[in-house]
Amino acid sequence: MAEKSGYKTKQREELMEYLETVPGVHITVNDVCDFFRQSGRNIGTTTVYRQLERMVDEGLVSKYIIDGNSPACFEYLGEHIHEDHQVCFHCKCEKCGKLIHMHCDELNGIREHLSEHHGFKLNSMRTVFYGICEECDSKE
Amino acid sequence: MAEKSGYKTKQREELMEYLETVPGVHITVNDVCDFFRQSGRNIGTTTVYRQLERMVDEGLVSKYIIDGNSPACFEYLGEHIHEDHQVCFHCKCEKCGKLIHMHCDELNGIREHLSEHHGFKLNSMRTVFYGICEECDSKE
DNA sequence: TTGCGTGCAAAGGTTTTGCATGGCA
DNA sequence: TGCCATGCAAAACCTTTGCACGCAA
Repeated sequence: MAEKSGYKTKQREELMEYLETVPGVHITVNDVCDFFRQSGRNIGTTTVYRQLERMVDEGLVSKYIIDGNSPACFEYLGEHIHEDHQVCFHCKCEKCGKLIHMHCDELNGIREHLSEHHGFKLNSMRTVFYGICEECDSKE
Repeated sequence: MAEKSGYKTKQREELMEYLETVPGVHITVNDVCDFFRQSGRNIGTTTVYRQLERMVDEGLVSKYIIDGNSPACFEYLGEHIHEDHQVCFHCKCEKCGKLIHMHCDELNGIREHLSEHHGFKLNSMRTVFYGICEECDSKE
């Protein structure tokens, strides 16, 4: 939402640099910390949590809860960052992890429906449809 | 989906009786334990977890993972037990954190739409609409 | 009698919070 | 200078597991 916010710190910059090398890839907070630990530099777990959460708010990163107990997955959106999220919905395959960006009028209808009939203002940037994609489904 | 399984214990029976009084309602494991604590009887947390999980397998109860941290929500399906498409949808307010669950035909339509036009099998157990609820929206 | 169910205590993990310190603007 | 960010340690939670005991079939 808030395209800009907060300070530009060394940690944030290094985190951004790293993220840009793994667009569209699932990473956990621990992955990030491990990466920095291995490359000598260090970023506190708390900071990673806070920066990633901030990037989710800024629309740079998506957050996924693949299952209740395991750690949350984050994904740098890369080239999809500036996609018009008023028209684009995200579907996440729970099996292969693929993220599908779909533009669809029918889906846009639900935004209106939610607003008119339920008084709910949908935030499509944050909303993710979980399920099984066509490919994975046909493999069964 | 195993329609039958295991023993019929006192705890399971009392749990079932309770569930039948709250069909279509969201409850957490803690809600259940509190209820029994308040009514004098007691059921161990572990048992509630295990029985509810079993009922999910049996198709009597739906489980929803709203977000990584908050506790899982369970819902006794009541008369909808044998219609596996009649599951409810969830909206979570990003401001006040309120969780709204809705049974809505129009929303159920999107499940079909996603399936037919996009080959995507929606998992309503984990899909949550994020946005701003009516109350919070009017406060601005 | 056999084996599943129960429930306590403890473990296992993830995420959040408190707080003093340090860095950005 | 003022305020935000950092990061450590500790807390807060939810959920699962180990294990001894009890109860269903």
